[in-house]
Amino acid sequence: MTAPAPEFTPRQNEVLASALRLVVEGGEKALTTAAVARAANCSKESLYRWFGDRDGLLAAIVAHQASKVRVPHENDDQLSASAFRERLVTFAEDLLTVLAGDTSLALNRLAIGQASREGSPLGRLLLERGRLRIATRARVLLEAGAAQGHIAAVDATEAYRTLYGLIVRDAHGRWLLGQEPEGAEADFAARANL
Amino acid sequence: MTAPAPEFTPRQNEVLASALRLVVEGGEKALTTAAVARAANCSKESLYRWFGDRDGLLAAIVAHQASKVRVPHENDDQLSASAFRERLVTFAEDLLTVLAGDTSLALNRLAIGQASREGSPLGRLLLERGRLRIATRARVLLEAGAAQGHIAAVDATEAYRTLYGLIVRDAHGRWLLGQEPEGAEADFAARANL
DNA sequence: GCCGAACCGTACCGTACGGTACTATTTCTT
DNA sequence: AAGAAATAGTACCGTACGGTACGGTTCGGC
Repeated sequence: MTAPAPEFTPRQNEVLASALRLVVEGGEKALTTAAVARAANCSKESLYRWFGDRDGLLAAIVAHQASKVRVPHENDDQLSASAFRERLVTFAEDLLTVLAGDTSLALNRLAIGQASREGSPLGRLLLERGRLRIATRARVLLEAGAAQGHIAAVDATEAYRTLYGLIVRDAHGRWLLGQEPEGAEADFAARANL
Repeated sequence: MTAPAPEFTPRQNEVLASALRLVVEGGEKALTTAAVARAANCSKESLYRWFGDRDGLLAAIVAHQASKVRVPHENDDQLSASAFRERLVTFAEDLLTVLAGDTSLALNRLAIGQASREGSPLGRLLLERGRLRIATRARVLLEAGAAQGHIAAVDATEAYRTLYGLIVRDAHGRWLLGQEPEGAEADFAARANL
């Protein structure tokens, strides 16, 4: 593996938080180096020293936000069927809450917009640091459920993907395209099948 | 309703096809007015006369591509259970084929990238002209299946969204972020439940 | 054959933005 | 306290791009 996670100094995190606010409010177009410098009360020269160039800044923003995501990682062994079902429901609620959030939408839009040019690291960064974590959390839960016999275990990854489909459906795509999240879309939706 | 669909002259469609090729190959960044004019052997002045401004050009590209989508719209009445299942499978295959296609990905990325700024018409355009058509096609199929008793009918829209989730799962999001579509992802996946 | 409209190609303009250079000021080190 | 490193603020540069203007050419109508 490479270095564990150099991350950033507190000051740099402040700047990244400002930059994140900018991109959440105004999209990528609003994220000019001058605007970031102005919003964060820092100089453009510092931006370039810290993050290399604009792309480095974008990557740093994604990494910064990803570093703030904390996975609860509770103990999933010895769950009754109803408790297991409960866990799935809360997972579904958390997932929808995250996906419908402003920062998630803004960052996904940012990475997707950049993904056109071949080999953009932003997409992979988001996949690895964002979605993979969620997937891992769900997989351990699903595997625990399979070990307890609550669900028919096949393949944790496959099961997770199906679960994701059942929970999210086409909502994420609609939200990314600008459709407002309707109320009452953060509930039921989790049924332990397969 | 408004005017039926003025659409474009053949020459304009040629230009839009060139522009579409550009955006598929190089993303939004490659879609400069000068590049379109060069690729299509037309003048920038004509572009501005026909489409107003760059945003109008983008909208025209989406509309152009959407106009080429033809829905088979076969008769779905009187289907046996197995034939109904067959129809669902082909729908799933078609859906995945479209979503994994270069032009679909490029246009979705384009619209999503633009969706950050409030009130971007591109997202709605894509939702109405692209996804809504697919949804409609699936809904009539589902309603026919419900009428025949093959599935438990609740709400066609809800059923379609669940079907979409079961078919696509998280694949579209991964593809939009740049992950290559894996083989053997365009199959089975369609099971008539609910 | 003539006129006007549409159009191509190119040149042009203004601006916005990425990136760099420089100075003054703060902060840390010793 | 003195010097070094980092930073804020600003000014600057080159360029790329959206949008416009113009001359030359084609083409349809009369």
